[in-house]
Amino acid sequence: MELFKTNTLKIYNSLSKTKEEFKPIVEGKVGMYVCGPTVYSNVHLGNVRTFMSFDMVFRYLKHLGYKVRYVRNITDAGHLENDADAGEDRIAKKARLEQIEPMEVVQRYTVDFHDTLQKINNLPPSIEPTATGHIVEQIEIIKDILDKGLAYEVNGSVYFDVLKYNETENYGILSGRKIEDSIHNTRTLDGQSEKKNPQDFALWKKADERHIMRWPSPWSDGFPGWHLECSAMSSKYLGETFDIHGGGMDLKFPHHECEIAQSKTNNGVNPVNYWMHANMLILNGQKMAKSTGNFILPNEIFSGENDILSKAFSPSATRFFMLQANYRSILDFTSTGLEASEKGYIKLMEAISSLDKIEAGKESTINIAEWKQKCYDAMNDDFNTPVLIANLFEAVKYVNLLIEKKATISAEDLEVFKTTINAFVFDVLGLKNELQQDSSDKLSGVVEMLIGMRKDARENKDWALSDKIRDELAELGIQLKDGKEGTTFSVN
RNA sequence: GGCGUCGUGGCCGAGUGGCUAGGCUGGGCUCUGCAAAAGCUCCUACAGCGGUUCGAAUCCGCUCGUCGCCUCCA
Repeated sequence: MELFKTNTLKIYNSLSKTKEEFKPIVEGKVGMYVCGPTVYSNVHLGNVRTFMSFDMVFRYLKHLGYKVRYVRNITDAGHLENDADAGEDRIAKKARLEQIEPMEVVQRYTVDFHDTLQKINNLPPSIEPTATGHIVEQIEIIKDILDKGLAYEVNGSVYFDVLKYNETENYGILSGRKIEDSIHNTRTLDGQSEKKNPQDFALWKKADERHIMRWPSPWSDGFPGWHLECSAMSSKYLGETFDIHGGGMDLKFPHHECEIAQSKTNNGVNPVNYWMHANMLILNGQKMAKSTGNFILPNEIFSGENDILSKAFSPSATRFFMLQANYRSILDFTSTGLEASEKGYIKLMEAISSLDKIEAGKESTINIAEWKQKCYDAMNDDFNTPVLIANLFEAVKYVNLLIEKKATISAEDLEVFKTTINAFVFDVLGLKNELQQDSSDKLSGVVEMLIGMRKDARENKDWALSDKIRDELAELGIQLKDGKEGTTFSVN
């Protein structure tokens, strides 16, 4: 039987601001949409945190037996840099600066994006649609919204009429904003544009002569507004109403609010049942952001080439660091924080590498069923990975006790124990055991031989030789561990 | 200014109205030839002020502060 039938998953819904029991529209199937990157530069670690958080969600849903269609877009056009005036799209601007074709920029950074997410061991989404591949769909939605009288055309551009929408609907339902406040606050800004009201947002922008990325439409040669692509692609692949919509906290307003307004106008129904928002990664006390230059790239972490960290950290250690915080919490990125996480990560992986050394006994002195349930309870509580990891460290303690024969475990329990650990660590959290990669059978053989020689030396009380073997191996990154049952080693 | 979030011990981070996660760091002990590893153990907590309650870090109010959004942003 599928696990989702016996597990009650609760998800914090940004729309209701409470944890709600998750019930998909179609039993056993989940439709999930996550706002992807704008590919005009390298993804930084803050971006990666969001995508990794939803990768974890994706993985756990799959672990529970759901069939998940996970759609994550690539924004390769239509992302207005400044929607107050002429409207130059980010991609086009970057291309002009670098004297290359816009699609060359898109290609380069899309490849970088995929490469980075692969390193951090994210699974690819089911569908990864692009904005430029869905211009037709977006134009159709604009026509529909115009027909319904909730948009207007000015000089070849089309804007969504937020105030009119708000007469019958609630613009602000997600972000908790009141439109009256918004009006009051923007009155002092000059906002001299074509828009009737500053709150209105672009559905279609007319391109000026120099603008390279452009498409024909009934209104002008131009490009779609940023918010529109997500409405178009989510409804196309997941339906008018789907289960989960995710994205970074900073997209809640205006992006997601606009999405709701567009989709609701277009289809007449609420587009999303569960809105999930991943919180920000903080560096030097402030949000990581490309625009302010306050960011670190994943490759700079993996290579150690940066001014922030004391050394290089592996992708799995970095992933583990981020999973030790709840996805809804702000996380501070620091060198000491990463160092602490790396040690914990290594401890966990060493325990997993030792699982095979455990011998089953007649009965269990530790309660495996209860431990396993605690792991599921943690994840069922809005994907509480910090608590799951705390339980995994409890398992590390069990492993060490079992190896030292201070505890016993039945054959059945041992099987459950191993399966559960592997499922949560590798399938759900998406970690890799990087420790094992260097240790081939040949290496093991050589080290075992040296351990034997050291054992003889120790029996002869030849401490000089035994310490020489131990210390020189340590310099190579091979640590010897003397226990009651003999000496083992680990490779770091 | 508006909206939202959060404020937990040396650091990072969970958490339920009473039984006080976990990781890292520091101290002690056991084991050990020594060390490491491992096990056991100790030390500092719930921003402040009121209130509700037999009892609150956990509920309510106020104050202070943080961060985010309000313009592109994961």
